[in-house]
Order: sequence, then structure tokens, then C-alpha cells
Amino acid sequence: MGRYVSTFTNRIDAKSRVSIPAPFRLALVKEGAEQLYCCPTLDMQAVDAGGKALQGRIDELLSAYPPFSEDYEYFSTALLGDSEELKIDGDGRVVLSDTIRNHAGLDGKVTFVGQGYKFQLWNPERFEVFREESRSRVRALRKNLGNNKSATAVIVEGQE
Amino acid sequence: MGRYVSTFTNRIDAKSRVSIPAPFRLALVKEGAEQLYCCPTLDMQAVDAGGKALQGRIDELLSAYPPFSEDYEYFSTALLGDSEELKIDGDGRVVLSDTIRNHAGLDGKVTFVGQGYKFQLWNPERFEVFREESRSRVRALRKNLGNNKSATAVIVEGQE
DNA sequence: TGTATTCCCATGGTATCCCATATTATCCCA
DNA sequence: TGGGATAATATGGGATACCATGGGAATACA
Repeated sequence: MGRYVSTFTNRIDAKSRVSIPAPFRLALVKEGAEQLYCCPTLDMQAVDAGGKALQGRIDELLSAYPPFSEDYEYFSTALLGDSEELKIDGDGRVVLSDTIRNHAGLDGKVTFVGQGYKFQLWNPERFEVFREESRSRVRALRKNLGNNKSATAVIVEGQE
Repeated sequence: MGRYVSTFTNRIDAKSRVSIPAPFRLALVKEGAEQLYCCPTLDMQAVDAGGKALQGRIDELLSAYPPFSEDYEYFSTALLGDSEELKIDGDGRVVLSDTIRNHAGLDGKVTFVGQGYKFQLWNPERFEVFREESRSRVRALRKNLGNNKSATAVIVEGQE
């Protein structure tokens, strides 16, 4: 099963192309994904990306709602309608659509952030802010939790 | 299995023709559909479109109600009565009937919205409203549901 | 015979493919 | 262990193929 860890930053070229970091490409192949599945992150200026695992989560959520129900119309529109399947070229690159670039404020460079079964695309500067905020939240959380080591260990590791 | 993802907007020409977005055309071929099955969306100014999968879901829904029952009459009238099968020409286009254009208020441009087993046709301006409503419903869902359900993981995770 | 529909081809724009190259990482052997 | 050789990666650019769209000719229809 493909697993996405660590962060990488790559350039966007004049044709809006960007190389998927090689380790992520490998993970995608392990998932059996031929395309990069992308959907805008809710309430954040980032994009969720991945392969079958990410797709599966979305399908799973949608399967809870019967066809022709109002909920199915709304949720499929937000989750599938706003998603895109980007072709991966022979060199391991994708072209970022205008929609994606606008949503995440991507311009010049992209930071790829591994998050287990998926990864995110960020504007590098914005990501630094987000990362700092994440860390300070974890610090605050740690103080409140006191000595509960096992609980904090999971949270701390996930951020690095 | 055909799967309809992402949204595209295409022009309606003087002959009421419009190109089906290439990815959707491909999905239709995978379904083995030679024509585009269309029926007005229930309660919305849009049109449901797709191939065999869509037809199957409609049959499935109808079979849940006993023939000659009142509900069956209503659903079959709404779902089948106004349905059409549009021919797809050599260039991947269909001609929109007056019925369809009137129901969805289509004029000038059409937005195709992928929704999994089917897609919808919208007037672009109207769709923007619907899209915003869809997004806010998903946000609301995320707030209402806790942090532990696997089905909601895709929405909840990534936020922390 | 006039009107509407279907088929076919032309075209501009864009995305896709393919190859070149620089830079970095990995390996291998002294 | 160090340093040179080799492979992998990220990135740039040109040629090609695909796609959406428009228009005309051929065909069906009434």
C-alpha cells in the first residue's frame, strides 16, 4: 500500500507543469494509480492529492447516500465535481489546472506534504505559516495533556 | 466502469450542439453507451446525464415501488417521461432539445458536473450558486460529525 | 420544395509526447 | 573512507496530437 511521507518542493514551469516527487510517484504506482486524483481541501488553501486510497475514502462517504437523494446531489458535487484527475506524463509530471492553482494560491513553486494515504499541495510560504501554527497548537495541546505520552506522541510525529 | 469526475464548461453553437467533455466521453465508452441518456433532475433546474449506470439506478429506484402504486406513477413520470436519448455525433457532440434547454435554463454555455455514476448539465451562473451551497453543506457535515468515523475521515482529516 | 437534421471537414488553441540537460544522489572501487 | 563514475531526478523546450468549435454539404423529413 502506497504511503506518503515527508515534504518536497518543486518548481512550476511555464506550461504549469510540476514534477511529482519521485517517492510519491512510487507510492502512486504501488496503489495502481495511473492518474493523480486531486480535490481542493475544504476551508484551507491547499489541494488533497493521491491515488486509489483517497478516491476510496470519497466513494465510501458518498455510498452512504442513495442516488437521487438531495444529499447525494450536494455531496457528489462538492467532492467529485470539484475534483480533478490529472494525467501523469512520461517524466512524472502533471499540469496544474487554473482551478487548482487559484484555490491553493500556487505560483512558481509547490510544496508536497505527505499525509499517509494522501498528500497535499501547498504554496510554500502559506505552508510555512500553517506548519508553524500546527506546531504551536501541538505545544499547547501537550501542556494541557500533561504526562499522557502515548497520546501526544502520535500528534507530534504526524506534523514532522 | 465509467466514473464522472470534475467540471467542464462548453459552448452551445447555433445548431444547439455542445461537445461532451472528452473525459466524460471516454467514461461513456467504458460504460458501453452509444447514446447520452438524459433526464431532468428532480427539484432542480438541471439535467442528469450518463449511460448504462444512470439507467440502472433509475430502474432500481422504480422497482422499489409496486407498479400501479401512486408513487410509481409519480416517479416514472418524472424520471422516464421527460427522459431523452441523445445521439452522439462523430465529433463527440449532442444536440440539446428544447425541453432540456428549457428545464435547465441552458443558453450559450453548459457546465458539465461529474457526480460519479452520472453527471449533470447546468447553466453556468446557476451552477455557481448550487456549488457554493454544496460546499457549505459539506462543511456543515464536517462540523456536526465527530472525529472518529472512518467514512468522514476524508473530510475531517487533513484539517489537523 | 423548404426546413431541419446529420455527416464531414477545416482550424485555432491547447495539452501531450519526446528528447536534451543540469543538478543531485547513489554506487563502486581504490 | 574518499573521490570519481554512474544513475536518477527535476526541469526546459520543440514537435505532435487532440479537442472544442464553426461552417458547409449531404441527407432525411414533412
